[in-house]
Amino acid sequence: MLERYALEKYAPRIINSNIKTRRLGYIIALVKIIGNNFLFTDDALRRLESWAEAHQKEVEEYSGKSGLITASPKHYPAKRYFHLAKDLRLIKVSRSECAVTKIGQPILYLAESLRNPFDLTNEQICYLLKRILENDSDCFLQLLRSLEKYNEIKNIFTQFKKTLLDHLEKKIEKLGDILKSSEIKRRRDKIIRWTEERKYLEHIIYPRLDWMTDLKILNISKRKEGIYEFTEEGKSFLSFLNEMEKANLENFDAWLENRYYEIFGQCFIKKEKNLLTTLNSEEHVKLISDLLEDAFRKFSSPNLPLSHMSAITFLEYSCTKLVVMGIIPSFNQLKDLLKRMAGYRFQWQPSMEDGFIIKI
DNA sequence: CTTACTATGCAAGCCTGTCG
DNA sequence: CGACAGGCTTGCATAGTAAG
Repeated sequence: MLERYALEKYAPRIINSNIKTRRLGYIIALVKIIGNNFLFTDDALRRLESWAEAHQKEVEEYSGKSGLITASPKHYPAKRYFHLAKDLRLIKVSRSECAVTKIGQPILYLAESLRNPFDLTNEQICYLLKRILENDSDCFLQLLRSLEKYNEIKNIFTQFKKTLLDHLEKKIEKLGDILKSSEIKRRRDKIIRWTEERKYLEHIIYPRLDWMTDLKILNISKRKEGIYEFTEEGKSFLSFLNEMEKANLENFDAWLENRYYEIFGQCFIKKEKNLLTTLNSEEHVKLISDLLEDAFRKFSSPNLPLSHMSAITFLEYSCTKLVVMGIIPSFNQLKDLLKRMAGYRFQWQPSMEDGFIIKI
């Protein structure tokens, strides 16, 4: 019998998006508002609303009105963003309090744009794109595929339901296990029962198009004219789509660990790049101990007797920092290097998809 | 177990710009 | 000018969840 957490791996990876949740900058802001505290959910929402009010000019300058958070008595755009952050596993809620997860924490320390918080930096893009792929691959990749085929939004609307269903069908077939595929089937049946196709699709398609715009996959100035055009980064990202789709049918998490950062570097980082493996062992030790020192200051809890930190937090944070520096890592290389670091104990627990690092 | 509340799925309505 | 489409907001019923 499969445990609940094991089955979760086979759930459809589709985020419950809403037409309002279109600007990823709000997600970053929300994570920062919560920070290292436990906040009452209501408090967090109210603070996000006032943050939005204070930064209204920036969002309008960046993208016009779409995705704007405005307070209204009957309608709670801040809450929609809150859910998106939850679906991306950046924040968690228990009872009426919320906090940033160990995956969300690195966001607190990624470089941010000084000019406009909605204009994301490479570090933020790298981090959020990975979160979106992890949690929304079934939808996001299919939409990329559609954009590649049909450049008119109208055509995307007319065929996306079929594209999505075909994809889910393929996934069910690939899994070939009633228990494992049950969640995907449920989702598929729900989509089949859609009565007003366009109404549901707009909650799915528009937000993702804007996420792609924020992630610099789509060209923002063209987007304002209503044209969906890939950027150079977007085009090269697209060239890996076949590989990504194939991995998505097999083991997408493993693929992300091994390939994501390399591909991100190739597509998005303009400066000269080196693979992490090309450094010599002296350079490795220096680099990793710098990263560890930095990360322990940021992520370890001061109340514990030993300095202790979640391995996944360290790995995601460090890989993002490295790739933007122009040093291309993969999870596995970094894990291997960690095992050999003197002065630290590193343990990985595959079933938890996490581990820990202790400073000895 | 019952009640109260909320998120979600669905539907409708409202602007704005376009084009005959 | 007016019909219409696309983009976006608001409204509502119900299933699901938390509180009592």
